[in-house]
Amino acid sequence: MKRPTINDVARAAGVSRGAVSYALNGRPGVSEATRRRILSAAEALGFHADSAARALAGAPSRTVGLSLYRPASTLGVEPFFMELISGLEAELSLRSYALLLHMVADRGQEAAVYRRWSRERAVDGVLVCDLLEEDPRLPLLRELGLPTVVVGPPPVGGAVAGVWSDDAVSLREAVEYLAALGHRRIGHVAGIPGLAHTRVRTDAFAALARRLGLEVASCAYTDYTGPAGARATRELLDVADRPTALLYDNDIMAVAGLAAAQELGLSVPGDLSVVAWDDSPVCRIVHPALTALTRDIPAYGRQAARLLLAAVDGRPAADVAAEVAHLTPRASTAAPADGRP
Amino acid sequence: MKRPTINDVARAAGVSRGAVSYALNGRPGVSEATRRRILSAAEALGFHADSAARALAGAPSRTVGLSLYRPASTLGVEPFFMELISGLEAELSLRSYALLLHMVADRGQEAAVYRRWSRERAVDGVLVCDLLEEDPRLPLLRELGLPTVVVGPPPVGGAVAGVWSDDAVSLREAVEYLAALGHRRIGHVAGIPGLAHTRVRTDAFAALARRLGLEVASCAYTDYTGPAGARATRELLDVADRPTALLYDNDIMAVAGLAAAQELGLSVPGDLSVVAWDDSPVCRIVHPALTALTRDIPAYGRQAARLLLAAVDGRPAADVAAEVAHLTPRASTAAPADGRP
DNA sequence: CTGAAAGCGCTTACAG
DNA sequence: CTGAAAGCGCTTACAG
Repeated sequence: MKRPTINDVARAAGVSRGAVSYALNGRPGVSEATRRRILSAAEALGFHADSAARALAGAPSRTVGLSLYRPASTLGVEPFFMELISGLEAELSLRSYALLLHMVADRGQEAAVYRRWSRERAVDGVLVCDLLEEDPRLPLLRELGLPTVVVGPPPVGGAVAGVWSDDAVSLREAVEYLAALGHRRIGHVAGIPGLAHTRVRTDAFAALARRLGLEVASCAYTDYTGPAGARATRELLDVADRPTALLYDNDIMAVAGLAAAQELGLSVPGDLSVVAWDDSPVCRIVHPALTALTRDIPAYGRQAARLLLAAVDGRPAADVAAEVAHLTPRASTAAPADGRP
Repeated sequence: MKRPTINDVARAAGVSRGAVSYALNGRPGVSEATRRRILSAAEALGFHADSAARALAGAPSRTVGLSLYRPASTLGVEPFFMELISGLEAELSLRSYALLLHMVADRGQEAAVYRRWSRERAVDGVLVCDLLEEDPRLPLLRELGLPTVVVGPPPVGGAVAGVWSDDAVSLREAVEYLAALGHRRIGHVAGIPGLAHTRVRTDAFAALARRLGLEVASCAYTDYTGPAGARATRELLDVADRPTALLYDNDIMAVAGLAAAQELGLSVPGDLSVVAWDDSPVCRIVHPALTALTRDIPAYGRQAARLLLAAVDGRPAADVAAEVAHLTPRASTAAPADGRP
């Protein structure tokens, strides 16, 4: 009851091993009739090529790697990654690719992981998340020759392709919505400074605030955790001309901010409007339900997987614009109480 | 600038390839002095054995597999899995093991994944989560000869080892705490029926309710999502002698239940006490903050990884009792308003 | 304690 | 369009 090998298939189909390999890999070198005979023999035997042997002979490993840097404090905080991974998987499965996941506790380890993956030929390509401005991983991956796709805004140089949901557009939609309600003082509880997509959002916010002539356009950075979101909320509200609306860079901070505002005696949305970036079940559960920027994260993952597989195949991988997050108004936003235009 | 192979190391150390292999894998067959010389030569060259070649020659793949069945609706709902994975990774990294992750949309696919992993020798062992009573995966994995560890209550037969946090103990702690506060009518918003750990919890609840002589001990099943939690809440409360306390099998449902109760005009904890199973940032953020059963999920993952690696090494793998979840009282629980004993 | 040799199961030029 | 052969980089009995 041993696993069938390529020899068994060759014998069953009455051809050489080479022919079987060509047929199975969809390469030229066998006639259509022979190919069909070989495929059905393989099917009948339940043959699947040994991945180690395939890899050793120079074929791709059919595996892509995702290395995630997560400090203990933000672990499991955001549903984003589980949803992203599910999208990645859905697409990778279609092509019989596997996902090798690695979580590291500090950024230095990521370089070691990439080096090992490369040396051992464990993966054919790599997905990079949470890109830093001037991210050191990119030159390393380039040096290692590992096909790479960025999940998030691609670096300006264009050296590596990315799947990118244009956060500037989403930010404008949210802030213009608040402005249309009458808000003139708006705060932004941003994510981690130094991350490329944080930069995109804060830049877009600053530019739009100028264009709209907002009275107050304040910003506070966080580490995406609930406590940081609460702290930023208190900080932004503890001023003379406090904002009448706050935009949070994730759902967990928006919920924490909602609670913090209520503790300060502010009613939402009466005294303060709250918007969350990235919708999640939590946004719909709290009271008032949170107005949120919604997007299809699994779809985002599927696109990233497709782009990476294209890069792995050597096809030109151009940046892909994913669906832009759009605003889902709920009960946490309203016209400001002070009624100023 | 090619990667160094075992030949390069052998040449540098002045020994045969076989000696290098023995030295690197910590097997007998080389003297201590030679071993050291070989190791430093390998270190100097930056040599890491090619994983495909190693696997093809019969060595373990140094990879373990985790296949997760997640219906789209519960995707990313629970922080549990990200935390579990982080714990798994922490331990696997120490042993230079990788984690192959596969998410499937239906249960039938899981069998196919295990068969493929086995045929291709892609993994040395498998972690199984969300065990069903009479889970068909277990006999399959046994037939495939894949070392397996269950994350959760191990099956009664003892055919496969598990890492298990004794939920019956935690359930008793929570319910006895509620009873001590004076609650005599308690409801349990349980998870998915048919899951082994759901069964452990509902059985423990029924037994304890009998022992305590509770007036009401009702139970509703869910799929772990917020809407299901809200629905179960309304269902359990829509009776003459409604419960004065509800225990929820996850955090997201507890938050949804809190909101649903408030919509029904009930105050928490005045009219209804709420307890969440598995603590998370969300529990601390909402108002009132939720009393929760807390445990160290990454630690749970680390234990599971250690157990699986033991099984992979052929060491006897006995069930491991992980830390029991303990109650963290917060503002969502209090004595019942009706004051009945 | 060491070295030479076979073999793991594929892929891919290369010659027919 | 097909077949025989080399080779990918290791591991592991086996003989010294």
